[in-house]
Amino acid sequence: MSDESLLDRIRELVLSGAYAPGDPLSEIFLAQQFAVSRTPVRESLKQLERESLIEIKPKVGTFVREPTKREIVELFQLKEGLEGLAAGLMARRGRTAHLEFLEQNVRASEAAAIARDSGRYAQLVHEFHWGLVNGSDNSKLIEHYRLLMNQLAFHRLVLKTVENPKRIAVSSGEHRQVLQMIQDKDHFGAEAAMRNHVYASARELLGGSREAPEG
Amino acid sequence: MSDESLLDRIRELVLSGAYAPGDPLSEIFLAQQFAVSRTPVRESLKQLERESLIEIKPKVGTFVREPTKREIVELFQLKEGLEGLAAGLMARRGRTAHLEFLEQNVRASEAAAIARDSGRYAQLVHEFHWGLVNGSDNSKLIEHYRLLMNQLAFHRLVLKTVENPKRIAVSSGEHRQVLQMIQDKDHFGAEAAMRNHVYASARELLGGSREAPEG
DNA sequence: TTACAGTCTCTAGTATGCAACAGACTTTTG
DNA sequence: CAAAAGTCTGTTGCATACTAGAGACTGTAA
Repeated sequence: MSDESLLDRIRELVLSGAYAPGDPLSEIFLAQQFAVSRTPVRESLKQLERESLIEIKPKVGTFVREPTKREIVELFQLKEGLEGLAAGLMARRGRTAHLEFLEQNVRASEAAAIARDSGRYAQLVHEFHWGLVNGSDNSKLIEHYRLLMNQLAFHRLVLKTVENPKRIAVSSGEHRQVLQMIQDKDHFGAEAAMRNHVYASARELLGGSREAPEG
Repeated sequence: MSDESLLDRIRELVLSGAYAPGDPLSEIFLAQQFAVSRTPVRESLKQLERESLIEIKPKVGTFVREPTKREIVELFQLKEGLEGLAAGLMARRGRTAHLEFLEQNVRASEAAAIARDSGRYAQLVHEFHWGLVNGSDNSKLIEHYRLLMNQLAFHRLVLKTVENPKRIAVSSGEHRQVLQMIQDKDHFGAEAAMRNHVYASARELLGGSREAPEG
C-alpha cells in the first residue's frame, strides 16, 4: 500500500465520525486494520496530528481531538478570509469552466431551496464553496483551505447551517449574489459578498455570538 | 532528542540556506548528523515534504524543492489575504500590548528608514508583519501564516524588497498608515491598507508583473 | 479506611535489518 | 562504434525487536 493512500484511508476513517473526540487510536490496532506495520501507520498519525485532527500523547496514546469553542470561532474567521480571497481571485481571473460550474450549482440549489430538499441543498452548498475555492486557481490557497475544511468537517461543523429552513432561502440568495459579482468581474464586490455570506452562515451556526467573524 | 526538536532542527537546517534547490538530503546522512536513527529523521522529512520545503522521490532520494514562479505568485496572493485578515482582526480586537509593540516597531523603522539602515529596517519589517499576525489573536491564522512564511523565507523571498532604498520610505509610510487604521479601530481600512502594502511590496519584488496579487 | 509503595501492563519511541527499486555504470553483441 | 542487456550501488520503504515511560492496579502498612 502506498503511504499516501494509507494516510488518506486513516484520515477518512477519522473524518467519517467513526470515533468520538477522546477515543483512542492505537497504532497497533490501525496497523492490523490496514495490514501494514506500525511504521507507516505512525507516519500517517504524525501527519494527522499536524492537521489538528488527532493528538498524540507521548508514551500514552493517540486520541481523537476535542476542539475548543475558541478554535471553532478562529476556524470560521479564517474560512471567511480564505473564501473571500477566493471569490476575489475568481472574479479577476476565473476560468469559464469554473464559472459555468458555479452557475449550474446556483441554479440547482435555488431549485433545491424551493423544493425544500435540505439534503440536496446541503450537498450543493458544499460544492459551491469548494467550486469557488478551486476557481481561484491558486493551489496554495486550495491546499490551506483543504486543511481548514478537514478540521471543520471532522467536527461536523459544516452543513449544520442549512438545517434551518428559513436560512436556506437567504443562503441561496447570497450564493446568487456572489455569483453575480463574479460574473460582473467585480472582485471587490465578490469578496465582500462572499465574506458576508460566510459570516452570516457562521453566525447562524454559532448562535449569533459577538465572537463570530466580522462582516 | 525529542522528535519535535529534531524536526525543528532539520527545518532550520533547510531554511538556513545551507542547501540549494535540488540538493539531496539523505536520511542516513541526517541521521548521523543528529546522532539518531533513520526513523525519526524520516518522520521529520515527511513533515517537511508536507510543508512543501522538500521533495521525496520514492526509492530515489529527498531533495530541496525548487519553487515555480507561479507558486511564488500564489504564495504572495495568500500572504496578502492572511495579513489583511490579521490587520482587520487586530483593529477589531487587538490587545493593548500588541498595539504598543506595533507602535514601537513603526517608530523604530521610521528611524531606520531615515538613517538609511536597510539591515535594521529589514529586521523591523519582519517583526512588523509577524507582530500584526500575532496581534490577530487567532491561533489558526498564525499557524497557517507560519507555514506560508516558511516557504517564502526558505526561498529567500522575504526581505529582498527592502533592498531598494526608494521603497523603504514608502514602505515605512504604509506601515504607519496600517497602524493608524488599527489604532482608529477602522477594521475595514486597516485590512485595505495592509493588503495594499503587501501588494505593493510583492509587486516591487516580483517586478510589477500583471500576475501580482490584487490591491 | 486510607495512603503509599511497588509492580505490571500497555503505549509510543527508536534502532536496525532486510526488501525493493531507480539510476548509473559496465559489458557484450550486432 | 552504437545500442542493448546486465550488474552494481545507493536510496527509500517497511517490518520487527527492543527500550522506556505513563498510568492503572494491588498489596501492605499506618
